[in-house]
Amino acid sequence: MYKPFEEPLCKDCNTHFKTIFRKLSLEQQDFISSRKSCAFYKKGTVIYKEGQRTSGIYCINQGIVKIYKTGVEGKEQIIKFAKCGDVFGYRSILNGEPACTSVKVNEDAVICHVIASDFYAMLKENSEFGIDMLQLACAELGEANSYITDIAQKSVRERLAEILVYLKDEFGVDDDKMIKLNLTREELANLVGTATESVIRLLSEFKNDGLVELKGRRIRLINLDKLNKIGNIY
Amino acid sequence: MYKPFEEPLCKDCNTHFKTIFRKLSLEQQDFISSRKSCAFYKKGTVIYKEGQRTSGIYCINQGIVKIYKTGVEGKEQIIKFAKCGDVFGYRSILNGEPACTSVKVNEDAVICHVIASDFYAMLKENSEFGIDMLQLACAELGEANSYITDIAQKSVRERLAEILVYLKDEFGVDDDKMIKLNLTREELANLVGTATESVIRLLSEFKNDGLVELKGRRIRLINLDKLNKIGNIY
DNA sequence: CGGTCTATTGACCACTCTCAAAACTCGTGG
DNA sequence: CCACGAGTTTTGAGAGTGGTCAATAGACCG
Repeated sequence: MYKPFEEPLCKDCNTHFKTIFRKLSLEQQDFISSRKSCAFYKKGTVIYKEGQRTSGIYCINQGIVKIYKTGVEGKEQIIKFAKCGDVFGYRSILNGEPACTSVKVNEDAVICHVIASDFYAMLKENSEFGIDMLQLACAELGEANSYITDIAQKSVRERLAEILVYLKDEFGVDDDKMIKLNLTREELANLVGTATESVIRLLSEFKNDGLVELKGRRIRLINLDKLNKIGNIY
Repeated sequence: MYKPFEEPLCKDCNTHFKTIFRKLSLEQQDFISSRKSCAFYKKGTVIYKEGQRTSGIYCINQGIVKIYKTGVEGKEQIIKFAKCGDVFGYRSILNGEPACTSVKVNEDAVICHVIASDFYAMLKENSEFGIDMLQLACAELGEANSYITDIAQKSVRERLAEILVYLKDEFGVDDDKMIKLNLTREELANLVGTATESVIRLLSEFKNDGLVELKGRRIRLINLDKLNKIGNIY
């Protein structure tokens, strides 16, 4: 069950992929590296649940996590999938509130944890870091607002097409041109904001129209132009 | 057309209602006050439109503005109504992108404008201010995520009930207990994310059930408990 | 007193949800 | 190595929410 891994250093992450800590001085990055804790998480592990108090922020070194809210009747609404280089959990730390989302590992992950006080210390010491965090929050806010508009105004068909294109851009494709994100039909439905059966029907419709190919959970986009058109992406 | 008004000082606003500038030193507040520009805006004025480049951030001294996105077929999706003490327009400044929302005056307003470079100067000088901005952005992000879940999972009926309660809390009531926010039925629909006719039908249903009273655009909530129950507010 | 904008009501129907059943996948243990 | 069972995917049928279109009524303004 245990799987050894290299404990990553913040400065190394910053050379491979830019993290939110990029504007910290090397000393500050070393400070974080020495104080943070890292852990390996197996797929399916819940990192924290909506309503819980959390103790710090998380930064993903490897793997993918699912960030979701639980709505009426326990149905989950997926807010986003976060991948290497992404941070999460900062919202509740900053506002001093319990977590407003749950986080579950979608693909085996190595995740670092910086306790709240160290995070705050960096924010106070280095205003550039604060500005970067602010930009990050604003970017997420912009996406959330677009999502609200989409979900309120577009049909399920349009949203599914849009999300497929988005997932391809966000997670890339493997050697077979398949989107590199393993989702159950139910999860895809919870991301789109619809019923599982609707996603299934629409996917097979897309397949019949030659827009996508399906191999189990793996999805390949064939006709990007058409999907963009269906999704009303401009 | 011209209506004279007192040019407000940031430090005065901060004694009457807390603004985002509360953590600035008095010198910094005076700096902002001396450099900012203020204007009176009549109801209906568009402050900026989605896609435009903006030059700074806005802080509302008086009045109410509508912040919205334009979706497919020009239908507007209202993101929020901002009132005295609220800032807006910071997202595009921080991310260096064109505005992702439009802003229109809903109730005659006095609004101050701080140019981007002054805003940035404050962010760099005073990390406490940056943290406050970050908390603000995170609070909006939390609301946006809840909204996504609601709109994806709740029925129009539930959302309307929820939003009526929210508007009452947010904008208060006048002497007649009427919610202090003047909305057309279409705007209410664009806030809930539905068709105008649906809002009209549901409102008159709520009226027949003794949950609300309607006088033109003015709405009074009679049975808050029942509305909370309908809206699944916990 | 028109004219324009907003609100209301009715009829219709399409999209999408729910429920139910069957087919399939995959890991585990006999 | 096969059989079983849990979880997932697929397909079908039926129903209901909520959207669109159209006509009418009311409000407001010059």
